[in-house]
Amino acid sequence: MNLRDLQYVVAVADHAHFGHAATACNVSQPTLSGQIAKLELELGVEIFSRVGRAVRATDAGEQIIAHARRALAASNDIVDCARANRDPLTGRLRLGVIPTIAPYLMPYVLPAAADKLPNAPLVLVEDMTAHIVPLVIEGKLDAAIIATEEEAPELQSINLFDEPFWVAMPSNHALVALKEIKASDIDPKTLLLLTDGHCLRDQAAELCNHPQAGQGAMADMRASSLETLLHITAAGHGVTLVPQLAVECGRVDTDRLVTRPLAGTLASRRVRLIHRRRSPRVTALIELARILRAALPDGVRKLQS
Amino acid sequence: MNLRDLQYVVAVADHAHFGHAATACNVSQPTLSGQIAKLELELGVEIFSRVGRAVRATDAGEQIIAHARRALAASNDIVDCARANRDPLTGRLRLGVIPTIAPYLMPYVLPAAADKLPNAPLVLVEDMTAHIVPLVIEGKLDAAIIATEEEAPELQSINLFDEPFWVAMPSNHALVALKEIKASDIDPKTLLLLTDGHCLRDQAAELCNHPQAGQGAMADMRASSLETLLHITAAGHGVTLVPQLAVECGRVDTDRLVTRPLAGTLASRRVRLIHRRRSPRVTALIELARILRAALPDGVRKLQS
DNA sequence: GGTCACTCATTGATAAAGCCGATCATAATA
DNA sequence: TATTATGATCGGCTTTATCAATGAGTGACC
Repeated sequence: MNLRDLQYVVAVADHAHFGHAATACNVSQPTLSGQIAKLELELGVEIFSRVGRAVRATDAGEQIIAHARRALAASNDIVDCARANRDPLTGRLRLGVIPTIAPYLMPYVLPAAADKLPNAPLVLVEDMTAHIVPLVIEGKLDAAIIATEEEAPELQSINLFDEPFWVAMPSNHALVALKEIKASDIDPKTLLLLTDGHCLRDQAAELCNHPQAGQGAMADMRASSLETLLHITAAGHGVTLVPQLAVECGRVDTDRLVTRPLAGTLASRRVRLIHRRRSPRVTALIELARILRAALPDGVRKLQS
Repeated sequence: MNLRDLQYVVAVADHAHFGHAATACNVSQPTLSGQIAKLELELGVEIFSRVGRAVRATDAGEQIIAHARRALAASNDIVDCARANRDPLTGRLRLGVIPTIAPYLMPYVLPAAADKLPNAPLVLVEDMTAHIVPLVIEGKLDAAIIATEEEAPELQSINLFDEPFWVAMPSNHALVALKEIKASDIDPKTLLLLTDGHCLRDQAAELCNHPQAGQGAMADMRASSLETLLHITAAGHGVTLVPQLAVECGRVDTDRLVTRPLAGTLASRRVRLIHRRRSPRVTALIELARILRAALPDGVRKLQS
């Protein structure tokens, strides 16, 4: 067995196609086929069932592929380790960020990071928590910025800041009269939410304590981005909850849209930088967290660690 | 990089000696030296510092070695996976057992396992929890039977049974008159304990709610095995706590030694079979747990899972 | 139903690598 | 200073991975 063989196996698993996998591995298809056949012979187990044109992993194959990914991740860690030891702050950092934070936070962070970590260019991946977290666990991302708790045992988190929620509503809304709004003031029927999968959707629905929140008359309005959600709100279709950074840094049209703080100590979410417990890049990530906090606008409740 | 190279690295780390490591890997010393030099060149980092005659891992080396172990463990898992898929109940099971359980439980388990799992011979390692658990995590043992909770994230546990504690004392002891003994009845000064490191020592000390338990007049009597502890007790030097299996299955001299149940629902310890969460041998281990419960003597509180 | 496109397996030649035995260099030891 | 232990270096041998070309099986389509 060989790390290269395992790479081939994982590539075939990912592409479900020997030829494409071979291309991805920069080898010829016969080479890849041969090595996989050799490995299957060595293990005495068929990893892929080539039935007709389709390539599918067998049951044993699925398990083997999972372990192969672990082995490759560990070997990648060795390479990262080596580079990190030559210079801890050198080498790109692949960072996942959720969509309700990225557009508002990154404009601050990217220039600061480019300045303070010139040899560690940030590679950004914007996607929802459920998509990003597995990539971190697999080692395909070095870290991620998310707004939910993550109790996966292989992960560790660095607290960044607490982000209060604001209520956004059209300027002619009745609640505009209040200085501060309680969750109970909001009519769940008029609460506008993001599409499924965004943690902000769940957080807003839970804060307003209503499982059917967002199921009202406006349920057919589907916003998959916070900006769109705010446009819908500004158009007078209801109210919504916005995290602070989006209020401070977003391009909210203050003529048509009014924001008011949401009352209560629980009316905020904790934003964290998560990474694998044994990531070789911890040093750089801790530095990144420091830079990130420093780059935050004033009025954000920054956290220690 | 290569799995074989990683094997060489780990071997050198383990032996702190190139020649011995080479022998352990069944290669010549020049081969091993060459491969390690090649790897260090490839990574651009010195893994071992050869200062004079001593071989020591550098800081970077320590990290690299840890990741190398992970990679090798994963590749071993692939081999195990393959065999387990050819036949889940075939292949030796390496089992760690703590010393206060092994001598009493194994006489029941070994014949039953040999009967029901004829193709999965048990390889036993008897040692204390702190020594066994890391071996399970590293994959050097397939599972372990322990009597404490283990919250290491990479481990999973299968409940086996609850084992009540009994009080053992010389037959002329005052407490013999009682049918059941409360922990508070026991004078901590006369409580005899096993040597450090045995979980039974901690459990007994905690049950009797006395941090200095075992520090009394008899503190210079050191028993590193339960049998010895019982002999000391029988000789009239004090009282001690014994787990049920040792009472039922041990060779307690009932003329000189009397046992009474310890009162209270908390006066028992939970015995578990722990294994790595993704152990390829789960199927066989679940079967082993089943066999194990079935082999237990009556009167033991067997658990479901 | 025959042809075509696609896909994985096979073959034989070539280049790379891993390996060994012998030998060398160096440092601790007597 | 001589000796021993230990890791590094060297030249030749063997194994292995690799490629291009080709073969063989399968599904799609006219």
